[in-house]
Amino acid sequence: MKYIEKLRNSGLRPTKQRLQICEVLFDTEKTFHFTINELNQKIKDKIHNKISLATIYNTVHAFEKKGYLKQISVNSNQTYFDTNITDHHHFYNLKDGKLIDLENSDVGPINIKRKIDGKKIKSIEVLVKLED
Amino acid sequence: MKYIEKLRNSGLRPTKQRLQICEVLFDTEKTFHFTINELNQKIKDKIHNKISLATIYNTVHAFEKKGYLKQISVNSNQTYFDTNITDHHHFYNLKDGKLIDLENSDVGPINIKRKIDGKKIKSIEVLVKLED
DNA sequence: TTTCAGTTTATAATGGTTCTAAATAGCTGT
DNA sequence: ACAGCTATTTAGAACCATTATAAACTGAAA
Repeated sequence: MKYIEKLRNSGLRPTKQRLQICEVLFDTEKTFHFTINELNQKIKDKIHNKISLATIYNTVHAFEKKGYLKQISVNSNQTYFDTNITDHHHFYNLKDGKLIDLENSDVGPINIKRKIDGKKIKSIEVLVKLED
Repeated sequence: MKYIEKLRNSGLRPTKQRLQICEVLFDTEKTFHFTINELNQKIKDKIHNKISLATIYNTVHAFEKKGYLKQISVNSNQTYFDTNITDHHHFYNLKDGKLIDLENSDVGPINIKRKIDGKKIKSIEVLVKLED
């Protein structure tokens, strides 16, 4: 399996569950956005044994910490994640709660002119809310 | 009271609770950010009768709908609101969960080059996450 | 194979937010 | 001022995403 190395290199044991979640998350042509519930559903559809919700939470957080996933700042009752870990931004369709990637070239460079003493910028996230 | 008109004009009855919440939110020199819990605490400190949590939720949502408050897109277990309703962005201090206003002049114009058919841009929010 | 820390799991607990239904309070017309 | 009506408030229950728990299991190393 191609994900065994990736996991080992991150200090994560390549368990059956993690490998299956890797398949669902990363064996895709395109990157995508998801909530935990949507991922749970996707896992049920693609894999034939069930993975506990707690494991899905644990794994997603572990992957996020390792940089294999990004969390997206949106106000919603659910947390959104992105398998696209490149630097980019999002449209957020208020009507259906769906996210759309905005390439960096679609936004242009963001120049933060103000500094906060003793603090580093970890990330800059632009969210463009869409309505009808 | 100076908020009676404001409320009436928005189709909101100027109840005692709403007027008191107006005082806490808008009788300040500077605008500020808050979560519902923080607002609840502030109300307890400034006002001597208690307002039910449900009323605080209702009122904050009503004010947001009328444009007297803005909701800020941050990933947190709690929802953040802002009494500064001008167009501006935020630093988000990951360590303590505090927000800091970024004036528009601190960021420069954001130019979204891509369009989505049939959709209008409702808002553009930039969140700059800070770490040590 | 034995051992042990890392992992998974079902389930309970947590906590922010929303719902409910009854009591109360503004508002309008008389 | 009063009656009548609807909006609003309220306490408490319900909801639901997420996290904690503690026992069972598993991968990896000796």
